[in-house]
Amino acid sequence: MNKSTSPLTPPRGPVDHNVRTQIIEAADQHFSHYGYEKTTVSDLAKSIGFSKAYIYKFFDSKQAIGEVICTNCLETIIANVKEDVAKAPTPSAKLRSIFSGLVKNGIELFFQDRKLYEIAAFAAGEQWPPTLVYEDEIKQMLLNIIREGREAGEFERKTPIDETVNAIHLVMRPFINPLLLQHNLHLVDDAPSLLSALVLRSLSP
Amino acid sequence: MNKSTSPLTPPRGPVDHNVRTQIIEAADQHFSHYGYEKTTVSDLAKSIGFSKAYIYKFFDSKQAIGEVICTNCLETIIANVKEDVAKAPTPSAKLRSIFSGLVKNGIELFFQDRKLYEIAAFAAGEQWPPTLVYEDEIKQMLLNIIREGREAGEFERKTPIDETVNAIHLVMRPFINPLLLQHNLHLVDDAPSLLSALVLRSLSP
DNA sequence: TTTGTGACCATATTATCATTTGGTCACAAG
DNA sequence: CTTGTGACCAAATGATAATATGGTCACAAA
Repeated sequence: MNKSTSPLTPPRGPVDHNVRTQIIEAADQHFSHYGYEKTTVSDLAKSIGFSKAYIYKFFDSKQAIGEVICTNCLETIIANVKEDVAKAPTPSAKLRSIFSGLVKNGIELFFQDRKLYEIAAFAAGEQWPPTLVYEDEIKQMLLNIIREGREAGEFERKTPIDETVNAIHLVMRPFINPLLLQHNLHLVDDAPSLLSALVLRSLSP
Repeated sequence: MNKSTSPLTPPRGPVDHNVRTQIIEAADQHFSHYGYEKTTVSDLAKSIGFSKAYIYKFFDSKQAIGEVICTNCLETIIANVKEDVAKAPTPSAKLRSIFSGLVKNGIELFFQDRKLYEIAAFAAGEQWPPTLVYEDEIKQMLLNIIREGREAGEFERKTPIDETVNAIHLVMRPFINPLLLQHNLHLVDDAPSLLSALVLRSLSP
């Protein structure tokens, strides 16, 4: 059983330390090249010229290192998507943009960085903290878009806004959660536009 | 690689034959008790007092037997749901009923007939014909409900009806497809009502 | 105190080999 | 023709032993 380190757990060792970042860089390279499971903690240690034991002065576990890599990976997606969403002119366009953007970035990860994708999928399956953060950030973005749309009179206001956000998130989930995405690849061409349209219909005042 | 027998493939041997039904009955018992993978074709043969080779006069493969069991299982669900849907007074109520009914039956299969559920999940993952039929039947039911709702003036009519059906099916899919359901068990209490409400909003004229 | 390690352990993983299993076929009895 | 089977094979599966891995700890040098 993998116990997921709570986001509240303080990281072991000094947070700002040269060796810590060296470990992360080595992990980034190794994980994305050989995969999380195929690289050993000793591999990471050797590649930066230290002993395995020293790694554990900075990280609780191999998983803790994986979580950092996973976080970076998901935060990159969030940043990309935020950029696109910001460019969209209307709340409706933003909604289409967040959905298509998340899917596009997920697909790219799948096809161009498979090993990193696998970490993300595994993390989602085990509910590692980074994936919970990812979900929350997406919900927060959704909330902002819905709010804006309601204020602009573009979206209906009767439904409790939390319910709206949760429901829309549920609709998108199969295509933005890495673990689920791989079961839905064959739908990825049609689903985002089809579902965006449905969601927008549900939002019409 | 498991090649899925096309629904067009004619069944091997006489379709209406005492031994054929004996095999199916034995399979039903064994599969639901020991699981599809743990029961061997020889087990089935022994339990009805014939040799393994004779089984293959009636079925192309073990999978073909599994598909029959899977079909029965899914058809039972469809029948249950159809019954409930018929009782619902309005198209809106029918929509809520089909969603909650499919989920309820899926959950029951999961918790009370785990071995059969596993066949269904595996079948969905490998896209066995029975699961395609299942999907089609659900879409057909949806189509009927939407049609009825449109005729009654309860649902909007601008969106192409096929698009509506496909989109709604996509929304429900994570909770009615056995393979996906198991990744969404923790959402099963809220999702159906939340999503039904969203879908109904999207259908409002 | 901070930086750093080799030796160690329980569990997980892999490599190896023996056994089962799905599936076919030639053939026989009624 | 229909009913029925034992013998057979390649591939999958399972059992087992050998190795590798995640993780800890006592200890040492700077």
